[in-house]
Amino acid sequence: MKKRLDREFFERDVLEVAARLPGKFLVRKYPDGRIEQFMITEVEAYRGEEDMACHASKGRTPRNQIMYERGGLLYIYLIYGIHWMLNIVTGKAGQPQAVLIRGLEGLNGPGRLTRRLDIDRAFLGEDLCRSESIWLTEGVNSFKIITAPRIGIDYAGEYWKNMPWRFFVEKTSG
DNA sequence: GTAAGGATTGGC
DNA sequence: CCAATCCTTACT
Repeated sequence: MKKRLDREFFERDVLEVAARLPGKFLVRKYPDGRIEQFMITEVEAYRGEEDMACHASKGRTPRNQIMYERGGLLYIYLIYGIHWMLNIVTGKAGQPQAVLIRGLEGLNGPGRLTRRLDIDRAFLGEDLCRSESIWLTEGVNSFKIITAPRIGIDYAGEYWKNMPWRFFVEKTSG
């Protein structure tokens, strides 16, 4: 198995982390010992209190406090009362940043992938650098990374809505 | 205590 | 296009 991504990787600025995530592998080990891994195909960066699309834009709350912790921890939240969102905290402690995992190979949609991987609130605060249930590893570098504006954040205003902070691997014909 | 809104999805 | 569905937050 490939080398697990370490603290140093996640403690960089969210834009650096997000740009490097497509092509990496997300590994999930279930309670029965079964292991699955998927290549990350699409992510979005949410960067600090100034980013009006970021959950930290209104300051620290009980919900987003994990975003202020050090990089490598998981930020999990429920959206529309239905879907669990899988986010990776990035940067040094005190910088509220996170990367939303929007797509895995063969699994499109942030809500659908968490359901498929059986990820919910129980993973809030899980440490990707130490967990025995979920972690990331080095991946493949053969993909071109495309950037585009983030999805579903009309409320954030034109400026933040247009930031090209979505990163995904170029579609392949096969 | 009440009310509004949402980093989505799936169905029409 | 539009509703489902319920937690978080911002009020009173």
